[in-house]
Amino acid sequence: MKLKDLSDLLGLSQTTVSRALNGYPEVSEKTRRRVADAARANKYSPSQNARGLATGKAGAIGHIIPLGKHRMINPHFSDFIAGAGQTYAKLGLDIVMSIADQENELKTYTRLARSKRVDGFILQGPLVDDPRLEALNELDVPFVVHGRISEDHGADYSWLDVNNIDAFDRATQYLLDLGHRDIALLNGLEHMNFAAFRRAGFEAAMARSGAEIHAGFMFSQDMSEHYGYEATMVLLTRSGPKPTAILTSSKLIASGCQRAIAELGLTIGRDISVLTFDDNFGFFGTHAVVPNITCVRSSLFDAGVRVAEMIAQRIENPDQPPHHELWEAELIVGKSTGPI
Amino acid sequence: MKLKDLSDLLGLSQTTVSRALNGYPEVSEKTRRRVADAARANKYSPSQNARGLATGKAGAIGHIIPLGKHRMINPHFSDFIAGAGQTYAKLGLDIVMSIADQENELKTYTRLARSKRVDGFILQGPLVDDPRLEALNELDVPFVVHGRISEDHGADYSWLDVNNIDAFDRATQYLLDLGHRDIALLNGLEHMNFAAFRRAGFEAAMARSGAEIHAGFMFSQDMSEHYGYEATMVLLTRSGPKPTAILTSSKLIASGCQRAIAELGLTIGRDISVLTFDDNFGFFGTHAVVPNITCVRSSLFDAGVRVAEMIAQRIENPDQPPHHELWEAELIVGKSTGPI
DNA sequence: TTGTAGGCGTTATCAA
DNA sequence: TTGATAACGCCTACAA
Repeated sequence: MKLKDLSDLLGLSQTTVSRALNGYPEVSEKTRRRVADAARANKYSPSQNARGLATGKAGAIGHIIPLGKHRMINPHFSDFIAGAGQTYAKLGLDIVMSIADQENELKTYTRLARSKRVDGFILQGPLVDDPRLEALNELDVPFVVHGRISEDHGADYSWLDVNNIDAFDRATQYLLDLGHRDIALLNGLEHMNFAAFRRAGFEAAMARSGAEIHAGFMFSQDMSEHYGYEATMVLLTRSGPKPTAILTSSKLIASGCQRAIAELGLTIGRDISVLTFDDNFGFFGTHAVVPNITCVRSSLFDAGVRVAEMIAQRIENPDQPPHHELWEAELIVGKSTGPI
Repeated sequence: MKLKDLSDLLGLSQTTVSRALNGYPEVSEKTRRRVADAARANKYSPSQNARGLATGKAGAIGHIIPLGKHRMINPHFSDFIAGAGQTYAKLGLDIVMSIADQENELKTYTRLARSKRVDGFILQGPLVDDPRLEALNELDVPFVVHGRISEDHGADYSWLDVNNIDAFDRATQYLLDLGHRDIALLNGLEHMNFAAFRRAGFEAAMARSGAEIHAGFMFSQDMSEHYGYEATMVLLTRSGPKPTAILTSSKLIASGCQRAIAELGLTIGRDISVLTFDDNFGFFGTHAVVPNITCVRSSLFDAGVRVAEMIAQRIENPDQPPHHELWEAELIVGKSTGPI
């Protein structure tokens, strides 16, 4: 069923039917109703390709997901996508997702933009110095970054970020105030900007209070439960100085810490403190009223919601200057931290 | 840069340029090279909408992700999508992803199919009796199911599934052979077909050996770490009979079991056995050579790869009869199970 | 308030 | 081996 079929059926022109369906004001209410009913009854949906060709819009946002070396999608993306997707659904936009390995990543951005498969992009997981920034600027396509890029070479772009520096500064300060001096950091990969910023916040607080950062107390890896377990085991069983507190960048990591600590017969919050960044993942369950683990929290889902709104606005109004939004994380005290 | 610009530039017709770029045989090698070079130099990419309109193809596969009540995307989807996406990238297909709540799910299938935004669908997470099956059949669009649908009302459709019945039968039998009789099952939601099949496999093995299934030993929830922790706590601390072994449907759940068991001061594999289904998630890390937890394993990533190939074939050749593929899970013995 | 006609950028059919 | 021309299905000035 195409527009012509429908208009023939109704004895109207394609123009009128099109206008009625797209909510143009000049159509009489009676006609609009007739058209809407007929469209529904005949299961008419306008061809996306034809509409896109005529309007020059794709009605879709590109999310290009880099496939890591462990051929895995970072699970942190899931909640973010869920939030963004919920908003897209409301706005009548679709997600075009492409999984790209390192080699094809920039090519994929180029192809999707040039072929007008998408109207804009969300750039997820920006690096400290990210080649995608320049590529996107050159493509002259709207985009919003979830996070920031330190070495932005002067580029101005729209972003939404959590204040990771301050979040980890405060988290560290909280531990310091409890009397901890020997604090370990289980960070994400530090070529990612969020992780670099978190480290900076950690170091700033440590320096401010004159606490020394021990050699071998800082880790930087893909954030996983396994990583948290292994690093904690190393920290707590090797000879030499041991931390009295561990700061981690993800609940996945913290979950590994918990397992290691329990396995060693230690009690979390008493023998050793754990404080984590919490993305407020759905799949960890949000049932616990009093959170077990002390955390600095900012919701990835909510960030997804907001970023989706932002890209929609940029597409609607490409000449507006870039918009920046910095979210502060909440420090939520749980049972996993205590005085030394 | 559009086709006409490029052909003008080269002094050729649009037809010839189009043919050269799309690999038609009748173009001279010399012309083809000239065209290819010019296309690259001028950064030409054919408009997806125009091409789609002319060919009737979208070049995209739809993945509609239901947004659960905890507004989360099931993290098990991530690895599956990663596998599928890798294959799509090779085949020049894109993913069109939509996040839909219950209410809009069928509408979204309808819209994407009718508007020809996608050439086919992957149906993920099928239910025991799944309304989407009939909807997809009515839409007359190619699709492949990852999993199966028990109450298929006679419909024939393409699917790829793990033999969940046999996997859980063998897993249960393994525990029974070790002398366990009091076995608990922490299953996924049993209106999902995979979970229903897993329960059937569990019950079959138990019945065969005459072992009784205790009241309160079977759980069925969204698969999360938190669920595993809570259910294990209940099982091991309430009064009445306690299990000597726990069988779970996901490593996420098993990870919660581990945490609870450690917290209770028990030793896994000695005081209590844990056996889990393992989707071979990337984010748990695949580093461990000897897996810690005994499991029945089948890779979600690999399933994604294969399902993507299957949908591509169905689209290419819609009249071929449906294809079915049943994968057997591997039973891998780790350190989490032992004799009673 | 409705209709006519042209254009969006490709691919496909014929003809040369 | 190449080219002219007609779809593909919709939107939108312009006309009525």
